Amino acid sequence: MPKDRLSGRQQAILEFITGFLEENGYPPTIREIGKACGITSTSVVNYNLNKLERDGHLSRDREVSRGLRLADALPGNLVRIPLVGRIVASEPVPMPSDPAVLGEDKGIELTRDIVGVGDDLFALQVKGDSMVDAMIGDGDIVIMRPHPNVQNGDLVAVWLTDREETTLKRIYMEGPLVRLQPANPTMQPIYIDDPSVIQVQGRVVAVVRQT
Amino acid sequence: MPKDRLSGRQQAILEFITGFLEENGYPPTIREIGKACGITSTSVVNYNLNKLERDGHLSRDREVSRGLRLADALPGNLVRIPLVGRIVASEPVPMPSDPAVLGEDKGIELTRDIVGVGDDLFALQVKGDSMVDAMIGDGDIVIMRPHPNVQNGDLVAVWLTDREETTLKRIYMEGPLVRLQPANPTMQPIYIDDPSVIQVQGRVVAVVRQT
DNA sequence: TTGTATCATGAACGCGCGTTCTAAGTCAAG
DNA sequence: CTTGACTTAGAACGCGCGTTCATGATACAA
Repeated sequence: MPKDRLSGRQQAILEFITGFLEENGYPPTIREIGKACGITSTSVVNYNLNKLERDGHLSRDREVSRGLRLADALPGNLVRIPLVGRIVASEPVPMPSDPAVLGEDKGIELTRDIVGVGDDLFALQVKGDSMVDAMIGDGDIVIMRPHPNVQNGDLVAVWLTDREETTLKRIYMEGPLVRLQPANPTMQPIYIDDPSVIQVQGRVVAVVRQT
Repeated sequence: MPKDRLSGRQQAILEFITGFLEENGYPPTIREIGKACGITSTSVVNYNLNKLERDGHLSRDREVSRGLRLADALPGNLVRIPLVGRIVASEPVPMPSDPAVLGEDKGIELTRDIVGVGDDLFALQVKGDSMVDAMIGDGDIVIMRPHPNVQNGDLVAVWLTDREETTLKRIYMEGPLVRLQPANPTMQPIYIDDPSVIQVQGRVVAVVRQT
């Protein structure tokens, strides 16, 4: 039974583990599980745990006390993203390598299903209303990833060397020229005929706004 | 030393516990800590753990194997917010009580420092570009909280009964009339002279956009 | 009936692991 | 120097806890 067609006893065990983990911060022992689920024998609990592991609901470390973890709520589901600075229209994007743009270890935590894989993420807080055409306002936090190679349609932060301006746009390579498309569909794109004036600083992975 | 004036050994222990917890999903034993930090004696580890507990960096359960948890990363820091439906301009906001607007248990997880306290949160995915004036676009997820009493300046979802339209605006009670202020500062506010035509559906706590 | 697979029980084995005790080294105050 | 608080060592005690074994109880197919 690879799916959730599990016995009532196994379901009770799973629920108990979940609650125990949330309450105590560490997994229960076999005997604690048995006591909570009305099972007198440790081998029965062990048997059901192996069953649950085989079905992919949890994973176990042999010979280790409390050596089990749930399949969901995997470690690393939560990512701490450093808030490395502010982003304004009149300056290039500060990069995480910059010396201590924000001294303290400010940061924001998001789950992997929002930002995807990778550990080179960094966050910037938007200063000013210069990016309303990207539907990004003052105080918004943009999560970015350094982007070696850009793909068509990516929402990227670009530094326009000729205008001395940072902007967030979707980028499209269209033959000899580059189209920068605002996220706001009511606004007009910018066409660049000299690709050397644009520097892609990173790709926008997500935007978070607290109100 | 109530603050972070802790010895190098204690700092090493804390860091190891953090990493171990992230990697394995359960806390390390005293002996595992000692081995990783170059401490041969279990009593020394025990001594330092008690120290760290006294200073509030972690908490321990006596006589329990792996019975420790870090002070931060407390349980409940993460909130699972149900995604109960979509929000469009032409309909009132669906409420979490509505019968199964989204059958599956879709949801989004955020940390408490983003959404604040309270467990009555729900999430809606924006459909269409009707809320660009609130700097919210197609596909954005708005986190909302049912809002019994509205305060001036709150960003709220309102249903305008006369226009049959849902909109997200900041709300200000100004004597006899109500001002609905778009988040985009370049746009003009709406003034309502008859408060009965507006129904506040909830307060916007946060907005998340994945790109 | 006789298989095999699934699930439950209780007991025993043995290392895992927190605890505690004794001892000693370091360092600043008296 | 001595004193005492802080820190580190090493070893031993004893229950905690995962593992394994022997034994049945159902249930379904041959």
